[in-house]
Amino acid sequence: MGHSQAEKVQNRERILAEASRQVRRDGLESVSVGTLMKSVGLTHGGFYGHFESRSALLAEALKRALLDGEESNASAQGAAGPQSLSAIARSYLSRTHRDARESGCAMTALVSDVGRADTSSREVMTEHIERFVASVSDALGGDQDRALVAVSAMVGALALSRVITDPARSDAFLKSVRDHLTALDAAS
Amino acid sequence: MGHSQAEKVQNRERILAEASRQVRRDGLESVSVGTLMKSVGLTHGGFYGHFESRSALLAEALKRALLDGEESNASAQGAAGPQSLSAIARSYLSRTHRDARESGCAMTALVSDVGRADTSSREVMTEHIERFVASVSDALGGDQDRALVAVSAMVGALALSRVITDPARSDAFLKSVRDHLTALDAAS
DNA sequence: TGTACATCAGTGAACGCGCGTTCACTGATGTAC
DNA sequence: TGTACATCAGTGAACGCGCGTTCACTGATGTAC
Repeated sequence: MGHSQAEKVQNRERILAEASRQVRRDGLESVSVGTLMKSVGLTHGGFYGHFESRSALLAEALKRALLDGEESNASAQGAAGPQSLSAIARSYLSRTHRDARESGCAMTALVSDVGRADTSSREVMTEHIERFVASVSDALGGDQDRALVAVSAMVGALALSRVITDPARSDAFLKSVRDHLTALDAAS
Repeated sequence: MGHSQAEKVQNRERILAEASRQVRRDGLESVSVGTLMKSVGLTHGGFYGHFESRSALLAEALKRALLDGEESNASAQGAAGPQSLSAIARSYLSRTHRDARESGCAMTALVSDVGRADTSSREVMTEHIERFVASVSDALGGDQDRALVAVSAMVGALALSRVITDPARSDAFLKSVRDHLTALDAAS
């Protein structure tokens, strides 16, 4: 016992970062205060010094997961700046991404969950969807319709690839959409 | 009290049918024995005369939801038999389908959930994904790659349309993919 | 066809457990002099 | 710079509640004669 204020800030950060991962790995509802705190090496009681309630944490964790996913997605492709659609597709639809739910895109990890969540959660994710659409649209020279199709196909393929039990077949989903988008890219 | 054997069969059926709806509306984990039984007009204790445990029910409910969704999807388009891709897309990507999670396609309603579930749940859903792919592939003259893209786009668009808070924008996702697939259909 | 009994679907009280939340307490941190 | 005290981050026992599950019981159903 006896902890500095600096440590408190760090601990809040570690709790949120871990929640962001757990939320993507196990779903929003599967996060429990006890498990979460244990996984950052603290006891459950201290949780309420950082967050008002479990549901307040969940709201923040969703935001954080969406940000983290966006970031990891951007960094998976070289530096910042506008990306080509094939570059986006190559990293988004990779086996690595499929197999790393807890550090990957939260939109895909949580679409079904948020699709049935309250309006404010849906609003939070909507912002990120639009941001994704905008970057894909940019890559396609501003073609909105094609961007909506490309984003839908990427999210769908990644989500489905995580369900398909046969690894080769799962790969096929990723590859087909990747190839399709790469062709689309070359054509624009 | 005093219930016939015929009633028991009917009650089991009603419990499963209701579970199939609740699972699609609220997610697998949100189904509770008490609520479920209450919603079919029975008391919780009777549940164990029909199912061994909550988790056994959940396994059956997932299968049932996938079947029900498949059926409602087929019947939404005229009679049985092979459908054109545009016909499939028209009903799959309709506002009606988007707004009726509890009676719609369970693949989309539960992709995220099943993506993180145990192998046997994933196997169950995989079968249905493959069936969907097969019917789309048929509609495309056997083009597997395009079928995988089309299925991914449909699942992604429907799932995302349920998150997007602005109804007009949500419609745009459905429409863009619908139009894209219809064009694909005409070209094949 | 009617009577007597066994069966068994469904009831609802009760139990145990996990989980979110509270709170008195601890002891190092940080501050005032 | 050192000392004394207040603050407060984190601890862990305790509480309440919901939920899955069990079980003794009820009374209509179904069956044997």
